[in-house]
Amino acid sequence: MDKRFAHEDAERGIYDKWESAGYFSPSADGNGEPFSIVLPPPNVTGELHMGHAAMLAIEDIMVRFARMRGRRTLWIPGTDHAAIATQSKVEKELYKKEGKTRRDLGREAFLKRVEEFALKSHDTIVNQVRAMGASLDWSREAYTLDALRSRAVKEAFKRMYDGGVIYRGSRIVNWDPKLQTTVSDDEIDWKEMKGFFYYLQYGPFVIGTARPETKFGDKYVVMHPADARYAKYKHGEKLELEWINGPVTATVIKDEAADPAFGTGVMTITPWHDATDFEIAERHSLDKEQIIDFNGKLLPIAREFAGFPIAKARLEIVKKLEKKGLLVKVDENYVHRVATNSRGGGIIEPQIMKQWFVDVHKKFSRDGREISLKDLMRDTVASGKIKILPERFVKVYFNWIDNLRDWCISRQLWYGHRVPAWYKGGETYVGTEPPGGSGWEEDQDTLDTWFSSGLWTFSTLGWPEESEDLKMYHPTSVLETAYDILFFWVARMILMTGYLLNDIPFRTVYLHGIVRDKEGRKMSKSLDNGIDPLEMVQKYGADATRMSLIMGVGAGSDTNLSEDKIRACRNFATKIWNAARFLDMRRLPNVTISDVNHSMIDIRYQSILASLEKVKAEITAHLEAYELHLAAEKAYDYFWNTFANKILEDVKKEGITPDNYTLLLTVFRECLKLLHPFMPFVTEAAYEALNFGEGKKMLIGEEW
RNA sequence: GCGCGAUUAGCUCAGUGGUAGAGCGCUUCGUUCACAUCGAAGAGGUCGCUGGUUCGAUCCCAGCAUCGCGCACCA
Repeated sequence: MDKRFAHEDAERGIYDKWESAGYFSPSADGNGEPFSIVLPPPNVTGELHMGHAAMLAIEDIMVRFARMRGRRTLWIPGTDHAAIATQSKVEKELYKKEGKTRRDLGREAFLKRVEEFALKSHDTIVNQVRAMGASLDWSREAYTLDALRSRAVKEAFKRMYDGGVIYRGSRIVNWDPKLQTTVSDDEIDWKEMKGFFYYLQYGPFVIGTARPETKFGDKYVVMHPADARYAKYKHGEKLELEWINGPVTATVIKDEAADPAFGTGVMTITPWHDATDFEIAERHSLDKEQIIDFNGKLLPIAREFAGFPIAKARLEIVKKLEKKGLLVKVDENYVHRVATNSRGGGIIEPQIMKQWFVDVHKKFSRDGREISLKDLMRDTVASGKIKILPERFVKVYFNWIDNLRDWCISRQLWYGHRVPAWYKGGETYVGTEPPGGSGWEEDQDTLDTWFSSGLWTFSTLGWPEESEDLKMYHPTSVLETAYDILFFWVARMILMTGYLLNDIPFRTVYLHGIVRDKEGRKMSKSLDNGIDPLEMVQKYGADATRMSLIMGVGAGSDTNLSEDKIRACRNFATKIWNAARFLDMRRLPNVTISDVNHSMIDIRYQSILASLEKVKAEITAHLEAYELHLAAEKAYDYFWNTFANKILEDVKKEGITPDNYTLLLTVFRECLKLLHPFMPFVTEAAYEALNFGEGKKMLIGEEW
């Protein structure tokens, strides 16, 4: 045996051996209680980062623990087409390298490019996942956009449409003029920006705005019904006044959305380009008019400013207002938040558009009650059917549900699941297959990528077929993911599964935090502070990389990772390896672990074995409670400080005898088991080196 | 505005109603004897602040401060 564990050469071989021996698949004849997890599918946009590595480490620990305890264990791998992320990445590259847009290529040719990219990306990712030692059942690998998942998506869409919880309607949506698509509320990043805030004379009122360029069509003036300053103006009252492009008739609207404490307490509204204004307009059945087109340019309503892009228009309009004496004052240090697309950073321009939505308010009948999707999502967690860890995220989840609006699911992207709808005249057809007859036109849009992700726990198991896998492994045992996709994904899975299967997707949600750099900053390309998991695996081994992401990190908390920490864990792997090496070098002939009973008469040995049992029980309890970091630390501490530094050193001092050698073998073998979920490679190698499996069994398949 | 988290050794972080823990770093000593990717010994902490509960609080409760995060608002 070499002085150190040659992880560079050994890991791949061990992984292949596990896989070919079938340990990653639940045994067909097993009768243990099922334990199943779906891998949160990484986006096929490039490579894995440390967050993925943490996810893989945590899930693999859960999976290996379950497997060793005899559960019928299934962990399903897959990748996500990540519609908007993948498409925009390919678009960016296309423009950079060839100066072309997706429209220059056309839908078909562009999609071919995206698919090539996605495939390459997929292969890279799969290799990286394997390098981390993740014991996934590759025979069941899925892709969110493959044939089986596409069938599930169409079926889900149709059932939800037939059930009335999916509708097509003209509502205000978040439009990204840069990527030319809608995005959902959850995909928006609010960025603080300093700008000008203008006070304008609007008849007898002074109104405030940061966006004068949207104000051309303003013909409603809104104030709070209880605002005494404006009591003399009655709801519905009409006023003639001079505005940007001449006289207009304004109508007074009393609505509680107007905050008396903000500015002058009076505002005009632009229902076409603001969500709150849209709601006010809906409440009072007001007219809505589009001011800005889908490329971010002013429409003919702006007269001489028509065709101006927003930034230019704003300056020109302010000049005109000033000339007309309508500009009262300007606050030059106004800080407000601007909605941007979290992909690509384009500034969102709300627009009223005909889109597909999931209706979260509409009641439907379920188990004799009338409930909405909101109720369903809330009740599922409130009733305790699904447990969220750490528990504090339950509040976050409820808070999100309380503020939830209808979910816009159609996207004007090309890469993704096509909306399964066809139109002819005023007729709409929704189905899993195109309608018969001629003259039907297919919907051009695709679905939000989270729509297909929402089906993931059961689309991977064969739904809508009543497959054996579905019966056996659904609901899944645990859903393990990063807390920042609680809304995007976890909530949507609960929604989809609740509606379509009348079931829960998983029993427990375990949320992990963000892996940051050693100074606590997010790892990012622009800061160039990322630690590449693959580089660390090559340098220090997968075991060390995994362990560094577990130790000292409680559920849900962020962690600052440094290369020092990984190095420390590598030293621990070396320590394990050298203990094996010692036992191998001092091997006594004719002593096997089965002699253990004879040697255990010694009272010291009994107390050693008793304390080992105690540690085992503690580690088991920690793992059952999903306290992975405590389990890892306990195993680490016991191995290094008790086994290596005390028990083994004592044996060295007193000289090796058949009895104490047997004791060492016994304790060491137990340690390997306890450490295996965390550091699978070095423990497996040591197990083999000492022939603990007697040439038949691998550690991965041993009993806990 | 509503809510959440953090505050413990020089650094990164665990943890507990009863004498404070790990890794890294630091100091001193030690390698033929599994491992220097090691071992032994050690220095280093009013456990953010102020009250309260308690025989006893770093831990429980209340308030405050600082940092971070989520959600909502932003005319």
